[in-house]
Amino acid sequence: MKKNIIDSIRRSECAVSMALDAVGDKWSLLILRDLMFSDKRTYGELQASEERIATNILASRLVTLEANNLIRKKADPADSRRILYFLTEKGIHLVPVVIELMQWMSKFNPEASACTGNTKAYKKDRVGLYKEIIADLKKLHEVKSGKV
Amino acid sequence: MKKNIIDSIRRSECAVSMALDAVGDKWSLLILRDLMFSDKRTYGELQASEERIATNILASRLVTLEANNLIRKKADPADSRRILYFLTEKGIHLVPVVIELMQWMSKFNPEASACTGNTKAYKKDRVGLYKEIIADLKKLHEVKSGKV
DNA sequence: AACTTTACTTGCATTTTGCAAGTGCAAACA
DNA sequence: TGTTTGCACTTGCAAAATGCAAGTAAAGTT
Repeated sequence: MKKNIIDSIRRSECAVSMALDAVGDKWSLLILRDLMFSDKRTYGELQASEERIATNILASRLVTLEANNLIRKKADPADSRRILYFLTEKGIHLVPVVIELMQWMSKFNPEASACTGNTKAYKKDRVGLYKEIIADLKKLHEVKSGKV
Repeated sequence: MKKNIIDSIRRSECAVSMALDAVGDKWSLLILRDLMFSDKRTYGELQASEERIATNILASRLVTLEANNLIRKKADPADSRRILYFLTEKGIHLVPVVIELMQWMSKFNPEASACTGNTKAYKKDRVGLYKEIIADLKKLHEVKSGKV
């Protein structure tokens, strides 16, 4: 298998550095964003995202995201060709990171669009919003992926 | 000049994607982490960080971080060989992203060390902590870099 | 004047990313 | 039942990013 950042040796014990060893590449957080804030679940749907990830890169990222326990695969019971991807709890808890990235860019570049759905509640209660989204995702992903 | 992710074409208008176009590479957020949470200010100090960034990569990242208005350079008045790097307001406002990455890794990997100093207040008031750190950094960086 | 310190640059090897075409298998269709 | 379509990848090769080691230029020190 090809090596990539996620297979790479740990650069340090620093939590920030370790986090970036896992998701600090060009594509991982965009895949996770789609699983968090859109209803994309299959390889084809993820590949069709606006940013047009190359198919081999998507395949490679899905492997390493699963190896790092951020996502989980499940064959679609209705069509065994299809494989559905779900977030794990560890993946779900990256919601605050993705939201903060989004908020940051929105603050400094008005052209940026909020691709994460409703964020009206954000200014009032940022942490409350995190928790709400995380709770919703836990139901959706942990239940449907058969974990619970 | 070498091209890198930061010079790359915008992948989409999505705020998350645009944020990652700016800081979604292997090193940028680690450089910003050092400027946020350590007193490293010079090229040599940044290069000496635990993760041991290659000198050409560091040079390249500093150029693009400055081009993207995340950092600012200033010659050291006491020694004109030395160049001091400071965060801009835009750079300072990535504090929440870095903290959330750190908190995430700490939650899921107990080996990870908090490289951002005191985070005791975190659990009580996450947003309050952000604001406090941002306010401190504004004084330190915007004043010392001569902006204010 | 010679030496050191500091911030880089340069050349080349390795790794990662990107593109286009192809493969294998299950489902749908004729 | 045989063929075609849809879906999830794989493969081969080109381009770009990263990594390593050595070198350079300018300012400060002795």
